[in-house]
Formats: sequence, C-alpha cells, structure tokens
Amino acid sequence: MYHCDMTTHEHPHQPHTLTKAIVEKTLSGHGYRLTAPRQAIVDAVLRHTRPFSAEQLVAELAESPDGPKIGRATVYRTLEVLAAIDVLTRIVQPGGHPTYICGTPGHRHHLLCENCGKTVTFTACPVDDLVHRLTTDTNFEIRDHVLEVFGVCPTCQHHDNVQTVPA
Amino acid sequence: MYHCDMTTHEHPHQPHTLTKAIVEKTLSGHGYRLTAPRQAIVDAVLRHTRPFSAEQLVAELAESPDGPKIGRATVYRTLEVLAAIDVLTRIVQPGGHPTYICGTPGHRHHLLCENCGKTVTFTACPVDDLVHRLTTDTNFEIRDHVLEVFGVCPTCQHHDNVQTVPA
DNA sequence: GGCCATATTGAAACGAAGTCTCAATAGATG
DNA sequence: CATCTATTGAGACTTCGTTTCAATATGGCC
Repeated sequence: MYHCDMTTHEHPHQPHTLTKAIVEKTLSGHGYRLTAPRQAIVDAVLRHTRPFSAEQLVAELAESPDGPKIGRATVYRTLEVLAAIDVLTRIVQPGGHPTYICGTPGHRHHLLCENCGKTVTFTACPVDDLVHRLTTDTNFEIRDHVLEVFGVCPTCQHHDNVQTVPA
Repeated sequence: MYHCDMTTHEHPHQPHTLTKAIVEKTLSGHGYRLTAPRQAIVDAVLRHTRPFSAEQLVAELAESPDGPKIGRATVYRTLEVLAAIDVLTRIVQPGGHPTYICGTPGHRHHLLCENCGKTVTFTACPVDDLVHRLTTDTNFEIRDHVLEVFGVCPTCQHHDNVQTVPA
C-alpha cells in the first residue's frame, strides 16, 4: 500500500508557505539577478491560489498599471526559471495545456479539482513499483513519467458553482 | 503487485494489427461516412509506427500529390473522430505536445522511447489503488488521470543514434 | 440508376500560445 | 563608480489549432 503524504491547499487566505522574501532569496541563491520585473512577477505568482497559465500572468501584469511594463518574453522566461528552482511546478492538463502551481518541490504528484482548482499534493509515487517492473520486463532506461489526477473536490460536489479550470 | 499485460510495438514491418478495412468498417459502424479524404488519412495514419502529431500528418498529406487535397481542418477533425472510436490514442508528451499512436483502445498507459518512439502498452493501471486511497482520504470525486512513462529503449541505449520524438 | 437530405469538406481568416532577435538597460561585483 | 554581463521589452514570427461558410459528395431510399 502506498504511503501518501498529502498536503491540501484549500484555504484562499493561507494559500502556501512561500513568501516573497524566500523566493527572492532562492533566486539570488541560484545566481539569478533580482530585477524589478522579476519581483513583480513573483508578486503576481504568489497571489495565485489556483493553477494559472503563463498567458494569464501576462494579461494580469499588463493590466496592473503600477508596476513596470513587462514583456511577454520576460514572463515566460521567468516562469521557466521559477520552475527550474522549484518555486513553481508545471502541470500539464489532460488537454495538453500547461499550468503552474506554487511551491511543490521534489517529486510530487497532484490531485486537482476540475472546478475550483483546489490542489492536493502527494509525495508517494505509485509509479515507483511500476517503474521497477517495466525496467526489468522491457529493459527500457526509464527517465520520466507524467502522472496527474483530476476530479471534483467535496465543496464543488455540493455547490454546483460551475467554474472553469484555467485554459 | 501489478498485473501488467504488455504489448510491444517494435517491429517496423508489423506495426499493429489494424488494417484499413477494419478501420473503415469501424468508421461506418459508428455512422461516419466513408469519404475519400478520410480514406487517405487512414492510409497515412496506418503508415506510422511511431507517435505522430496532427501537424505532421497535415504536412505528409500535403506532400503526396496523388491523393486529394486535404485541408488542415479535415485532418484535425478526422483525428478527433479516430480517437473517439479508439482507432487512435492521444498521448500528451511531457512538454505538453499532443501526439497520436495507433490502436490501443480502452484504459491503457504507455511507455515511450524518447529516441525512436517505440511504444510499450500496458493495461494494468497502477493508479487504481491510489485512486481508492485518494477518494477516501480527500473525498474528491476522481474523474480522470494522466499517466505516461518515458525512457530509452534497449536498442537506442546501445546505438546512440540520436533521433527526436515528434514535437 | 437517380434524388435528396445532410454530413463532410477546403480555403482562408482568425486566434491562442509560445519563441526569437537584438539593441537598450540595469544588477552585481570589485 | 566603472565595467561586465545578465536581463529586458517590443514586436515580428512560428506553430498549433479553431471557426466560418459556401460548395461538394455520401448513403439511404425509391
């Protein structure tokens, strides 16, 4: 039986433990410069409690007139960087659309609510056993796998408030 | 332990058991008309022994001057139809790019060679147990999951003939 | 075989998502 | 503060996919 360490992100006002300070320290710790655009992007990212797409962020940053004007390329590049240093995790939706969620470093998998985007993270990877079997049976050198689970969370089962998961 | 029924597609000249006749029968059996464009697309699809993208097919069909001119929309629509009747299976690559492979109806998962595209299909879903656990632990109503495994097949481990999996 | 209702098609415009280029700018380090 | 170099932004560009709509072809029926 799998040993599932589960972490649920479901409280809008206490979305995740990442703070701007931590993220910025992580950035510079990895040798990345702490620029104004990056800070604005980190701000925007931390505001999200649900999976979001790159294009969504671009739109948000374009609308907020306070911060600096941030180009599309910069947003995409920064999201890549943040994913590389495990501040963000990139999740490919069943349709193939990539989205990002905050702060689940290491090998994790996710259970996402298709309605409200609530995310449950679990560290136990049920594929480990399978990988062993596949390795011995096929002699493949297995390098990667994709596993994400989708459904509807308890709250959304009752209220049928129809929302749409970000495209 | 999982019970893995594995099917390997690795012989270029005996790629899969699907024939044009079978596919066409399946199409009409589902109420779809047997048009010339569809026949050309089925031909092209059956020629593939590796995962292919929609855009790849569009290009191939545009290059072959013999058959009818086939519009991009028709290719996309037909691939959708073929996937709906389980002649094709749509697989999302780690990067998010959708590709298609032949003839693995039902609930299956795949192990793909990142180099040559060889595909191993297995019916046993290691996620079943996990789904049970997640259901009772989180009360989510679980509806879908994505699981694909990627690696390098034995042949490609030896010859380092570098190829690229279709984008 | 010929008719007809309608499923299907293709061309092209459109849209979304993401990449690339390159000159200009701005961190960080000494 | 000067310098080296990472970073940026604007926009052109590519790729992938969808939509529209008039024209066409298919399959069932007589």
